[in-house]
Amino acid sequence: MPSLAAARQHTLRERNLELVARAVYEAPEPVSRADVASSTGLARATVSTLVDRLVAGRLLAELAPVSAQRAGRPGVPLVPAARSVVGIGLEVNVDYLGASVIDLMNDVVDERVEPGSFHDSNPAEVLPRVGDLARELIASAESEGMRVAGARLALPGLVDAHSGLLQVAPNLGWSTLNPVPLLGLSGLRVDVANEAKLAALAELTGDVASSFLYVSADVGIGAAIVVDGHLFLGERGWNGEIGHVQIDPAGPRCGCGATGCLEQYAGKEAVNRAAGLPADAPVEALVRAVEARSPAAQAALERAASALGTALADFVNLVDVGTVVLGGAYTTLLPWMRDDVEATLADRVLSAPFAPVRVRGAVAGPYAAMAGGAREVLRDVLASPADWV
Amino acid sequence: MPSLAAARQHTLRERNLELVARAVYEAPEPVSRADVASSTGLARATVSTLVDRLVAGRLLAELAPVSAQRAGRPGVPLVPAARSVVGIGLEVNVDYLGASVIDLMNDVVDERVEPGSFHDSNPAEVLPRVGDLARELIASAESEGMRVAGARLALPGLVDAHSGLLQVAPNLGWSTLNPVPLLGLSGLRVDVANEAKLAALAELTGDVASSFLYVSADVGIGAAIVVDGHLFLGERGWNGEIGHVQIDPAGPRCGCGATGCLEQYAGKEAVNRAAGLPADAPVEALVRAVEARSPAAQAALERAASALGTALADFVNLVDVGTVVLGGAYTTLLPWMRDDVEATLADRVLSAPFAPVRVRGAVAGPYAAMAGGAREVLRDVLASPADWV
DNA sequence: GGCATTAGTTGTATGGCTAAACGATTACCT
DNA sequence: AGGTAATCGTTTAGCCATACAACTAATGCC
Repeated sequence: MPSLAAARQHTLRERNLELVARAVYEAPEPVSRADVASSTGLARATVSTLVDRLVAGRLLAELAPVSAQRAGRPGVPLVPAARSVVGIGLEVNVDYLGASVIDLMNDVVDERVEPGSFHDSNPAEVLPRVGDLARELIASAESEGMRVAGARLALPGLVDAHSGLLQVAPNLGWSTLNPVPLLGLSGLRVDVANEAKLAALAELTGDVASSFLYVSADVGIGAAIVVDGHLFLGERGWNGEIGHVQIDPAGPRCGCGATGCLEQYAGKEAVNRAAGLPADAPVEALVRAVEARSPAAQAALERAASALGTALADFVNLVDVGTVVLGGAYTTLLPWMRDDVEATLADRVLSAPFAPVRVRGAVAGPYAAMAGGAREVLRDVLASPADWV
Repeated sequence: MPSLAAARQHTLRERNLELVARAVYEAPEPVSRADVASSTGLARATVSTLVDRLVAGRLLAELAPVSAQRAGRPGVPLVPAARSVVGIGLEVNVDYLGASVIDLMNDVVDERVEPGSFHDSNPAEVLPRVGDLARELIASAESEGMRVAGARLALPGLVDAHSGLLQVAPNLGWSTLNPVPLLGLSGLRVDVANEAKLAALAELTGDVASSFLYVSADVGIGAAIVVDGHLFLGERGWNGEIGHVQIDPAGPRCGCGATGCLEQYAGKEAVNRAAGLPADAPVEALVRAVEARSPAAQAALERAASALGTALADFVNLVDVGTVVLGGAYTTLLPWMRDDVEATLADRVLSAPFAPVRVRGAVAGPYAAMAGGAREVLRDVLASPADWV
């Protein structure tokens, strides 16, 4: 059922407002009202009234008319409004927490990150710190006249997509809690989501494929499915748990209770240990070891890459998305893993003979989940601009 | 982007027509115009005009008013129109081909199945036979005044969801072809889809969960992902290839070229062989063997169930759908496999401790793919009833 | 038979879109 | 410099689908 609500006159308005807003936001260059009319199929008069409303609500801005190189009155260039409506991305991860403010032009308006060690931490202490950070950023943004549309909190664990409850976050040592009230951000809509899913959304920029599997190694291994620019969340948002795909029934026991999970082959700690490094060594140490041609490090990466390739092949066979984006530690390690991963994919993916799986590294920066979260808030604004005019 | 088209006045009409049609179709009992008005939120006057149009277009029918047990004028009961608009389901499988005609009340109006052996067959000979069957059924339906909305062809192979091209159907020995022209059904819209996906849609009846993984064993093992009543097709519709998930890296070589695929543990032929039966023995033979407490048969089913459990656990961990529907041969074998499958799922699914995976057998009959295909055609009619009034 | 109640229809008002005409601003040509 | 064609944005009249309210129709109850 596409939508359960009855359509009335103002439904047309809302929909066409969205259409016009999208036409401006998705255009690579500033466009005029006339451009919008021809690209949307709406009458010029209609576009004018809609644009006027969006400009009055500060979702769009007009630039000074600049003469085109042709006859006729020049159009007024329309662009997304800067520093008007902003989204907030929040994150607690194992080694940092932070908050980020992003505006409709996708600029980072403000960002605050605090390093720390939140392994086996207390949510009742940690989440209020994130809330404090957010309150500061909100106060600063509002003092400059910006409107805060909402916030997304990224957590490394199983988050219920509908209720926003955290079921379990093994690496934080958290379980069964409602994180939102602990933030202490009353009056602001805060949604919660898995960290890898929001990080995946940050990969949705410009000209790259809009369908991909995002797989990121951090302490755990997380994944997300993006099809046509939309996250696929399954029934409850608990999908993408590729870290616990079985690689070998005779494999080592995993912290989850099962045996032979991918995490025991291609997780950060497992690779470090196999390479003869301390379990919590940074990726750079592993890179130095493999660049120094350490046989243990090379073997560890080879084992990790072939296991990752197997799990990715299962993933692609099961959900059919032809591009894999590797994030987190994998981005750094990609040069030494790519060949083995691609070879395994070519072997095991049923559709590979006529449609080889593309593998590429992530392009979003270190705090991708915060950026992706904030941007998802703004996607919601764009989806119903009528609420903001 | 929810939809790229500009919304006009007649868009309201179309949408509300759909809304009203759905309200009647999804109601368990006949409803009156007034009922529809209150359930949709539309004004009674609006509902009246819309219903009149749907009745005139024979998408709805009026029953004789029957006095309710209360004061007031009795409403006119509205029901889906029988034998008015019909959808056609077509199928070629390894051991039969057929066609089925279903009407808006989900009744099978007509059905024709021809057994045969289409292993390594010639599509240029087989598909015209399906086309002939379809033409007969269409002629018969149209002679009784029914309108044919379209057809769906189910094939056991990788079908591109957008172009309708068949990439490969290993068990038919077909590859890289466009099946639609070979049917010879000009003037009729025919879409092609994977057999398991259409069979899954046939499980979408009444009160059962509207989100499930459908996994069916026939000669191959096929699967489909249904979330909120909608098929999830991935990027190109090539998903659900659970038969080639890796169970054991040291496992036997598979026809696909890889090693240790699920099909080598839980496919019909592999189980038969492990049970000491001929590879093409029917399921009933296996049932008899296990009921006679044949140790080989029991061991074969135990091995199959635990392998299937592992693959299903990967599936659930990756896509998060909490119900598994087992079809094809698995439906028959479920009593002897259920315990092992459920135990493995409980072990390996990350969310199982707080949300156990439900496993149940398929309820649709033997020709589920044809039924599901025909019903999908009618779902499209229901989604845009404006085209039919 | 009158009254209350509910179903469906008719007539008027409202809101949003379109089409066509109009004013504004530019390039180009003579 | 002035006229012409072209293009942008606005104004005006008209159409269309829905809402609302009043009306007719059909039933149960007293």
